[in-house]
Amino acid sequence: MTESSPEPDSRTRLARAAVDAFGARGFHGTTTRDISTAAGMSPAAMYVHHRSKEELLFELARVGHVRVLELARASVARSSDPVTQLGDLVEDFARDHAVSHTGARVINYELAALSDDHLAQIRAIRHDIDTVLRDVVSRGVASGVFSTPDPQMTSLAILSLGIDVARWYRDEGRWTPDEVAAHYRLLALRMVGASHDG
Amino acid sequence: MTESSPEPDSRTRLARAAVDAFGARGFHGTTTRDISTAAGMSPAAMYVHHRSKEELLFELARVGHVRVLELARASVARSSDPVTQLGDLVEDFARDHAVSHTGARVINYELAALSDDHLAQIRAIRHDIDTVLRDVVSRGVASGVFSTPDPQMTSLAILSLGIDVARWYRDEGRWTPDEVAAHYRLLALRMVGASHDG
DNA sequence: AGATGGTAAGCAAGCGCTTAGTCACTCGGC
DNA sequence: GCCGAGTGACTAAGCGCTTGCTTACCATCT
Repeated sequence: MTESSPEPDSRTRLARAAVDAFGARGFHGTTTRDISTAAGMSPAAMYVHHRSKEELLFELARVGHVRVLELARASVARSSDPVTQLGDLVEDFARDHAVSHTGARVINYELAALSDDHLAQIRAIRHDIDTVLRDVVSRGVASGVFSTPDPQMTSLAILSLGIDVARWYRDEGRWTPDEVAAHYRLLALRMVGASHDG
Repeated sequence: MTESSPEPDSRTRLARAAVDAFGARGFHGTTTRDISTAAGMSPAAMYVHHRSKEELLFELARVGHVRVLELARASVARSSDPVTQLGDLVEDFARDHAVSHTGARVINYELAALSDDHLAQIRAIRHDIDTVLRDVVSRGVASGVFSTPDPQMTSLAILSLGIDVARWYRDEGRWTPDEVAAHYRLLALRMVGASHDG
């Protein structure tokens, strides 16, 4: 848990302001002035730390995606049973997308604003995240504990379900992140036709 | 099936150009010149048919949402068995979001650009769509053919899954809309713990 | 004659980003 | 211990361009 009450440094304040602004109004709906003034600085301050508005978005997307990839790998590493692995992965993934819904919204729905080169780098990380999940599903199918006519599409659907939490989840909403996470674990296990719950 | 080769009228060309542009670059990333020139007209032409760029988006969102609501009602009306109803609804919903993925992307991910008043009108239609699905799930649970610890969250998840098809589906992709639809039918029925497939 | 659907030209505001400079701080040489 | 050169973070001002939208006008159809 990182402390948050003592005023963080400028780079951090800029990053947080950018996430909030991009999340609320989108990349193109956000001005560089929005970001810098929300961070308590002048319009030019952003350019001390980032070469352009697009590079700031890229930095947020890169860090955010790496974080999710590591989260996914850690979830899977805690067990060697596909049922537990899938359950843990989906639970952690869904919880994270509920807790960090604004950040997740930005890095999932603003990617079209990235340059071709930057987008390619992000897609590479996303591919790795896909692979973590797909491998778990494949191993479950191979060992007979999962049953699905199309493991690839089922994997995609499970990932899709988790990502979309970032779109609909609200802090003042009906469910806590843990409640969403627990239910999504069950849903994912049903989707793969798991014989028993993990 | 509407014909598309004979040049459609200006309003239609504007609407199509707007969907394409909003879908590709987002509302704020699209200029009024993008739209009107893509429709083969001068920059001012948009204002003959729409009061502002925001009202054009609202019109697209309104028509698109009404279309989906009617699609959902029609799917459910074809049967009185909850298993068949849910299967048909999810199948039609997923297929539609794959076929019309650009339009669906616009009306699901650009809503933040609407005025408060217009957003409220769209939310009302979305609420009706939610209700159609939730009623089917509730009736299935009540009659014992479905089994889920939280019918409301399960309904939301099924809807979420269908909407997110618009985000990831590509025309040049691995699956046809019908393949996605068929698989999503199965996934949804598993998610509600349906005793038998419909 | 009036309504309808369109254009050419352009305005005021806002945009991303740059420039030139200020300020607080660090650090090696004497 | 003190000093001047260098460094990194930041701002005031504003440039050149693009934005959404308006105005004045025109052509066609009823």
